[in-house]
Amino acid sequence: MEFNEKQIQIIETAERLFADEGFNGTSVRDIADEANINIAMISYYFGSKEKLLEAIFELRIGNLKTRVESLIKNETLRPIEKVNMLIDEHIERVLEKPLFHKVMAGVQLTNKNPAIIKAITRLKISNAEVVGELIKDGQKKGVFKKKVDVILMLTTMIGTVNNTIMSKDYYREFNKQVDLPDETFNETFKRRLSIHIKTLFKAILTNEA
Amino acid sequence: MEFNEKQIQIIETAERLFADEGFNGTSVRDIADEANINIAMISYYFGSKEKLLEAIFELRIGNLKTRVESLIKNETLRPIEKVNMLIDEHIERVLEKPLFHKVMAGVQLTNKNPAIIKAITRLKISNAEVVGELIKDGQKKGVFKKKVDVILMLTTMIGTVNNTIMSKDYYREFNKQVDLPDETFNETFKRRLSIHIKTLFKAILTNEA
DNA sequence: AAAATAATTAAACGTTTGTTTGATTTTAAT
DNA sequence: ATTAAAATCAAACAAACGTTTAATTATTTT
Repeated sequence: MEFNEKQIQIIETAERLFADEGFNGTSVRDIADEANINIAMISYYFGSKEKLLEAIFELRIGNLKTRVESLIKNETLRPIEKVNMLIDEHIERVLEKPLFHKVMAGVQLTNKNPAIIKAITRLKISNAEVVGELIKDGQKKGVFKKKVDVILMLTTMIGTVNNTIMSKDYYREFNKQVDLPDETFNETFKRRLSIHIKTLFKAILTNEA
Repeated sequence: MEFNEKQIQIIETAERLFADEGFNGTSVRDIADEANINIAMISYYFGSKEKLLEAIFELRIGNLKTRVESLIKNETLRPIEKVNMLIDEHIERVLEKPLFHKVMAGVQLTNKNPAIIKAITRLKISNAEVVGELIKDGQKKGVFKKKVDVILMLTTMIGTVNNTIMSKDYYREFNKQVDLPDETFNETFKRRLSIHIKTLFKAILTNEA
């Protein structure tokens, strides 16, 4: 489905409010007020508040570039390099759209909407498969350990990055970087997070020190 | 504050519903129905729905045994052993009270209640301090690396374990262990998770392979 | 046994909720 | 310029919300 300008404006407003206040903590009036539209427009364009949530996922998950697939098939890269790029790709995704990932985190806790659950599950399975193949390849080439728990590995990657959405400001304060410009801090933080997870994955995957 | 039987019954019912449906997704009537009490009892005992949520945190966080503190001070244990026990302590905590930790995860995303934010922040700071001391000790003794990012390390531990609450069943299915008895699977899972995080931490902390 | 306190109840309170209605305005197609 | 379609609006809808009331029943204290 394609969304027009007004629809995207509503979706982005809803996304921000759902992220900050939760789905059930946000009323359609809140959304209408913040987006400067009449309340009836939400039903008019999306049918219901629930379907507006679905639209958010349609827009955001649909827009997830499948750079990953082509990355994996690249024959010139070593398996560990591919893993590292996968990590950066994931970090980039989450920090680029933190509001959406906050919504997704909230939805995963409580939401029962079949369409949304399906979309998230499909995303996870796809991730697990791609990474699984990648690891098998590394094992064949003898550079990865024989026993690797793919799910736990991804759980750590996703869990760590997700948790940073909540603890990023605390991290900044703890490391006394509140006086840095946002842009600078964000880049520093991203790099540290990237190195951190790559270190973890290296330990899981390889036999090197 | 001390809670009587009836209050605990209400708290545990609310905890379960808040975990499954979220705070704003649960009505006081839902709680009253599930707990087989009159709806007015919630205001009577707790004052409001919001304060009932606070009571959940009071009961659960208040009950968190401070085994950790005494563990840290134990002079006969090596730093890496202490770290490993800390990991198991955390896993035990979360898997023992998954409903509460699900509530806490949800609350951290959206809740603005000062009392609750305070309680969670205090818990996190306390954790960071204890682990920070432990690591300094290991560094003095020359068994830990000189540069360790404590916050990111804890983010990984908490993020990984938190994420398992949501992905545990998927993990079970993926590894074809649905036919195992719950008890058996839970123990197996707990052990794997423990080993997993210990491997990660070892890579962050030490120079060994 | 009487009095005082605590627990429980059904009913009602005023708000807020998501959604729909029907009229009106704006835009696009003929 | 006329018609058709799309967009916008204020108002209304019933249902659900958290909380309070005032009366009643149970328990405890005197």
